[in-house]
Amino acid sequence: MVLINNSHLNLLDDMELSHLVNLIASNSNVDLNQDADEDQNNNSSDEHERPNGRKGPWSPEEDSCLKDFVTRNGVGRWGLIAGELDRTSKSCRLRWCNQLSPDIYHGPFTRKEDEIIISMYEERGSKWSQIAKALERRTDNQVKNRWNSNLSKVHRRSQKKVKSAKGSRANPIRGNSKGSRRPASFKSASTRPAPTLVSISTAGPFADQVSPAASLKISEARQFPGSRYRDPASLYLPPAPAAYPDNSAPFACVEAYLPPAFVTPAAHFASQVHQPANPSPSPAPAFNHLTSLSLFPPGHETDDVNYLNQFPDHPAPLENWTGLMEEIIGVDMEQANGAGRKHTK
DNA sequence: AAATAAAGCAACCGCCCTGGC
DNA sequence: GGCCAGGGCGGTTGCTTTATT
Repeated sequence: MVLINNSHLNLLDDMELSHLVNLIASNSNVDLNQDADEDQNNNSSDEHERPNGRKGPWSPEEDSCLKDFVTRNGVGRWGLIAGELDRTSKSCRLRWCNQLSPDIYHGPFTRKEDEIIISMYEERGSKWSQIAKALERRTDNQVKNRWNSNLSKVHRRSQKKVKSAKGSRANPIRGNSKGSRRPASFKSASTRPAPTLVSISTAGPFADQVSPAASLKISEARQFPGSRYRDPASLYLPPAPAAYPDNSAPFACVEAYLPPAFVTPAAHFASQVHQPANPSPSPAPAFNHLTSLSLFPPGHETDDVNYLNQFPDHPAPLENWTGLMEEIIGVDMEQANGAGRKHTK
């Protein structure tokens, strides 16, 4: 079906439209009149729009053609290009809006984006389009996939923890079934990434998601030389997130570079929800039970807004980071990096 | 190296709404 | 007011990739 109405003509040059329609008709051997007649007999505008519209992955040629169409004619009137490509107009629109549009960012989701998704999901539920609008250059489909493939599980676990504060202390480091894919933080030694900055709640509903070794040692530390925040009272933290339903969980925040093996996914999630999406310039709220500790590996560069606000000069990092970590955690770092790996062969 | 299963994500489905005719 | 195409949206499917045994 090729729809041409007056409003469209206002936007499209008559000559070009004429040329385009002729091109479509000649290229696809479509009888436009017959096509229109068929549509008149169909009630659904979806599947029956182009009964034989091709399905499946898009080829580079199709992408190129669709891009060219949008370049020439702008977004909309997908029925025109649908005929040429033997796709449904809906499929064309989806391909453009979700994949080909230059306004879409296809890179990995950042921690802040995850925060926003989690926060808004708790607030509004699965309103993916609304959530996507709160993010920059993300589509609802991206957000939805992000949630379904990653965040929902973490969120479910955290909710479970909230409900049963004295639940079992499952440790994902152990108990992997054959073939199960571990989180990226538990990759084999050869591909394991360098330790990453995490904030770990050592109290509150996520506390038991921190491995015992890390939790015990770090929560005992108060003012460690080289702490990112030498004055814990000045540390900005956002209000307790919705993950704490009663808003009452007293939590202490410890920030440190840890080997990934020490941090379970849920703990990492807990760290994410501690980070404010948009740090408020207003005075930091009081946290009576705050404990703070931060360490930096040599050469560390941070984009942490809270940190930069407090230390605009970006103090020199610690030199003996590994040694300090070993001292705090009480575990040999080489061993730590090998944690979670089983040598069965 | 093969088998396995989870993760990731593009694409589709179906329902609904809107605006033009 | 009814019909229709276009478009928005949330749910689901199925294929590919990847980590692990």
